[in-house]
Amino acid sequence: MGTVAKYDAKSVEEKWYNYWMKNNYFHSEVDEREAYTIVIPPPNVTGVLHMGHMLNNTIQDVLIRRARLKGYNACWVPGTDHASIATEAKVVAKLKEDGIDKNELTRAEFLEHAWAWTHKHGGIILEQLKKLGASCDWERTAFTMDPNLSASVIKVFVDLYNKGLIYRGYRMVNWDPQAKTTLSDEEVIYEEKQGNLYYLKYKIEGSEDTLTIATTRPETIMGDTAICINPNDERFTHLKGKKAIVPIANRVIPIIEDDYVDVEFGTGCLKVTPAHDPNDKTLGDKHNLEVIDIFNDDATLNSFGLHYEGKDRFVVRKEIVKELESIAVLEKTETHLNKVGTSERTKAVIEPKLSDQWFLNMKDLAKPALDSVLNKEVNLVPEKFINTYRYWMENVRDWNISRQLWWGHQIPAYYYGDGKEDFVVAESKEEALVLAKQKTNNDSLVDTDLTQDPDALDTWFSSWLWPMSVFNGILEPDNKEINYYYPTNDLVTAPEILFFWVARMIIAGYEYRGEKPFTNVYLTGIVRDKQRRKMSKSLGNSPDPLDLIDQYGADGIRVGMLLSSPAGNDLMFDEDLCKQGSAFVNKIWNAFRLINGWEVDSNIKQSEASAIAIDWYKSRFQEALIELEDHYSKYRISDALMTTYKLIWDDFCSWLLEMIKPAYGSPIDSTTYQQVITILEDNLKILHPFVPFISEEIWQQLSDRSTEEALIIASWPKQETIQQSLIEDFEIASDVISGIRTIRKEKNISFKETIELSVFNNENLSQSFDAVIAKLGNLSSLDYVDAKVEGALSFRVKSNEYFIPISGAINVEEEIKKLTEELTYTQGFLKSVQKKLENERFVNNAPEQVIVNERKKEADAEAKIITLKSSLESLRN
RNA sequence: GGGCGCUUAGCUCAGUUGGUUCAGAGCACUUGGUUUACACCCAAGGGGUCAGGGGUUCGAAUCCCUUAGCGCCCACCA
Repeated sequence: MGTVAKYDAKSVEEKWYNYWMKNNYFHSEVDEREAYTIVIPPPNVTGVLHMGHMLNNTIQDVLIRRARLKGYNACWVPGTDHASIATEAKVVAKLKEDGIDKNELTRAEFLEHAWAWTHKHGGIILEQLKKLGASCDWERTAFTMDPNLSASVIKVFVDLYNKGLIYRGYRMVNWDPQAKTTLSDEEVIYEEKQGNLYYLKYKIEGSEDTLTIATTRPETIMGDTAICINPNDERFTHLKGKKAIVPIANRVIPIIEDDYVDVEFGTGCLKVTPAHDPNDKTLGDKHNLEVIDIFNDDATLNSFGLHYEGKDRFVVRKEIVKELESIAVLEKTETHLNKVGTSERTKAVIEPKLSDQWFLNMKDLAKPALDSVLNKEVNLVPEKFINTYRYWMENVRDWNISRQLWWGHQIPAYYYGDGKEDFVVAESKEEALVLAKQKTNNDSLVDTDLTQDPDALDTWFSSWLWPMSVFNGILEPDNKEINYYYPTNDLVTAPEILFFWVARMIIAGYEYRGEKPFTNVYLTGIVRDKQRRKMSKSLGNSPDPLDLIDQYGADGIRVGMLLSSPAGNDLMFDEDLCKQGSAFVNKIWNAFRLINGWEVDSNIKQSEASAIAIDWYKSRFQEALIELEDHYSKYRISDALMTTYKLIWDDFCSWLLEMIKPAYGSPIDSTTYQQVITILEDNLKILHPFVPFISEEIWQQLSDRSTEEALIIASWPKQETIQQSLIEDFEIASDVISGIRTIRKEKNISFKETIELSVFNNENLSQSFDAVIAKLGNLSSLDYVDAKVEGALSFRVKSNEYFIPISGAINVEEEIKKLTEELTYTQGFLKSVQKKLENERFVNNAPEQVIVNERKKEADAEAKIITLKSSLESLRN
């Protein structure tokens, strides 16, 4: 009781977060309860919190807090990802700023810098999550390069190698010439770009004739090792078996035939450059062509580029076109729209490049992972992603897992010679040595004879183990934690990484535990701005989440983010949503202030109206619980929030509290007070997942609450069957509410300052609602009459009949008009229902329940028509 | 080029296996309110041929076909 200060989100949020931490409420240990587990999608270790994280982690926190309240042993494992290419790029850039060139460092020196960078910036993002209220089990914070997790990665690599699934291959890969590393297909983004199609004339050996090919990449002619024509193309029959001469290089190359060539495109002649085009590579392999790689690692030309050596490919393109033109090789140039692949990280145009890389054969591994989604062992939410998932898994390609980077898990392959097969794969150098000795039959090998493969593994090769490795389930597959927490329950992530990560986790789960890693995958949308642009740093349209928290409070942002974010749909973020969120928080706070300020008097008897109002709310609350259960079970978090929002704002604040509120300065009876406190407690429980801070604050301030020491670990309200007495009271209260609405409407239409309500109490029943009706209808007076009133609107509560006088001709006209409209509508409705019921086919085909409903509707409409007619009658008099 | 999905009030979205005259919610908007928790408030109200066209059905926002616009995924056409 007493005055309560204005709500100060900042201090409240800090206070309760510390309290929760101090009491270890976020921490989970194996016990006899059922586990509910979420592993966080690990953000980049040096990343900073952005709006996408906010959405994602708010959803996870809502799920985990609700699970905690529902009595599960809730465990949310946080952590970060080493993000090899992204982090290495940052470190390289930083070193460059300091005047250090990565190439001048040894691997060990570079890694030292990288670790320093990681320690400096690492985990900032996790601290930021705390501001949001994330109830992660921080004692379990993991990092993909922690010793155990790294060892897990290596163990899995060796295992897959021994199973024959990992192999080394000289293959065409996506090469990022800026980062000087390969990229997986998923890391390449294709963009349509306007380019040119150049028509070049090649001389035919031993003749003055030429043939013309079309190419988008004239700079690669130095790498040409054949010209290809379609064998069925009669235009070129004369070329069969001949040879052509590459311009500038003046190299003689064969003219080969393959029906791969599209006779419609370009000239029907194709230049074949196996080193720089995947299709050409295939052709080259088929026809045993020479491979001439004309690029250096940074995509400048090498010595095969002759006088262009050392120049970037795009510079060369411009220059060579001029040269070709000057020697009359360039026949013509056409504009041409083609797709150019760029690196997701560095934005550099990727080059197809042949090199030795490590691959994981995915075909068999993918099968159980595909099935699990198709037969709903793993649910994708929303389901629309199943189709894309299926397509991807059915057409899965081998995974290039090696990266030419230092930051990451170094591939555990050890070379003892220069031959292609002169290597062994082992978890340690010692083991490698043993294996190498066996393989070579050479006991004199020493560890300095072994060189470890310099490449690091693709980042996803560690994160695909995440749900297992955070519980050390790879190194110790039988430990009690992995057996208890795995499979986890929900995964909340972005659809962009469905294949990068989600699919691969499912694959790894089945391979290493024979079981799915999680049951439900909730896919969030992309956070966009009002103009539907993706929020990004470069556009500058992304607000700083911490500023937002500062301004609206974490609770406010959480509500704002969830107000409109159905699963799988993009979220159009607008700060107004946060305003709405903090307005809601303010509303909750003020409801508490009202209740908290009441003086309680145990000598007052509870009024019938209060008792009924309380019962009414209890029923509403039970209805809401059922609705919530349904929404949550379908992962409709926004809907669950909206149900809660309306229940609290409308039903609790606008109706219940207004109905039971004592007159100013008067005390409240203790029965009602206690009941309201109980109701408030239940309200706080369902509010808590969305607004953890203010709900805990109010919970802790309630001096007369139940014994649970903290809201965060309280128990979710029980779902009960609604008692008959409650139903009756619910109906009475509903009549009161609709009566009050009628009064308000009438007042509003007629702009009447005062209304004198007449009550015809024909059975002398309780007048206990009258005060409530008068108060909420804002009435000046209320008369008790002993006869029905003519020329008035009416409504009933139990047997009490209330009459709202209509004054003034205009209003009567309006009322008549309205009632007439309603009458017409109802009559039309009745007619349509009757028509339906007269229709034999309807009666025969429709399910019985539908027909029963229709009959009830018919009766209701008939009754309503009678009432309306009599009201009209009385108005006209 | 192939595949998937979307189009419902000014905005963001609900609408379950067709079945209340079904057209909803929140916000925004309009009007009226100095009621002693809250103007981050209270009350009332106006907004939509469910993208266009056709079909199936007793009945269609919901199922089928088609047109237009948008989005996503996959793919090597030089």
